Amino acid sequence: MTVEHIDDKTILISADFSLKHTFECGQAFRWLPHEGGYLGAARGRTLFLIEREGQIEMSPCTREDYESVWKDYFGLSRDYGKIREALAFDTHVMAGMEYARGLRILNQEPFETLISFIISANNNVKRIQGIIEKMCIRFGERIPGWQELYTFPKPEALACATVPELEACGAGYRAPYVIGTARVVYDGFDLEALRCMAYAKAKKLLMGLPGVGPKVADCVLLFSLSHGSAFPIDVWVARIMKALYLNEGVKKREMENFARERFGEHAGIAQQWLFHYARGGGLGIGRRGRQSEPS
DNA sequence: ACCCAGGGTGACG
DNA sequence: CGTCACCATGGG
Repeated sequence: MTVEHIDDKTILISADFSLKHTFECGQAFRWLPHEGGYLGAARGRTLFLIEREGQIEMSPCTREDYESVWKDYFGLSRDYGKIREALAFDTHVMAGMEYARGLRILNQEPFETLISFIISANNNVKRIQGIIEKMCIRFGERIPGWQELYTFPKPEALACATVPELEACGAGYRAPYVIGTARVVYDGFDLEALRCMAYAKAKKLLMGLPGVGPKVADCVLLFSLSHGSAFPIDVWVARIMKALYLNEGVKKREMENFARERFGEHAGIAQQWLFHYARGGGLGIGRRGRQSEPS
């Protein structure tokens, strides 16, 4: 991987990094298409990324922004070649990897990820994005700059919010969960401490929060707390497990065990490759309902 | 009108 | 422990 310093506000990098797959695989909800690239905000800063001739241009981004924030946020020091080798024995995962080449697991902010995936329960991506955007405008802070972008609300802001206010953002019946979890975090629940904890213990602690079950906990651990062995099981992954690896009547508990034994410390990225590929139409696994099979 | 969406909760056995 | 109706909202 190479890093070039174009000027004091532009960085050009060459890496195994696909913006489309990274931002549209469902791990994050606040990086949106903009002028041929993607625009978003994290850790108190805005950033625009665009692919030019196989390289990624990032701006505004000083050398220090890159080294202290974005390099870590985009997981750019992680060696995906090594992960690929470790999972090469599985043809389905390899097919997903080929499809989603350049998909990188982000290191998002834990509180944002936690609230975002509480919102995601029994919901769809488009609506999740809208709800989160409204919450940021209402409870976040405007980030200085030309673009009108907001930070994700702090725990205090959501802890002090009311149910009607969050319902007005579209949160629906999840509003009390958001407030309840925000209060626990505001009262001192240390999300960052989960990073260094054993996976099982961290997951158990997360599941003690209102609105957080096994799937949401795994998403938070995988997308923001560096737990590469987390394996979120949603409706799609359950379909994949049943169709490709296990039998129809299998339960989630068995799926977890299977995934942990088969994919180990790389279960999370394997899950993303499979999930994203299946949603994109691969693996021969279609959506329910009527929109999948055009007659 | 019905089903689905990156599920979780509470009640009931 | 396991199962299951229900949950607010918008789009197909």
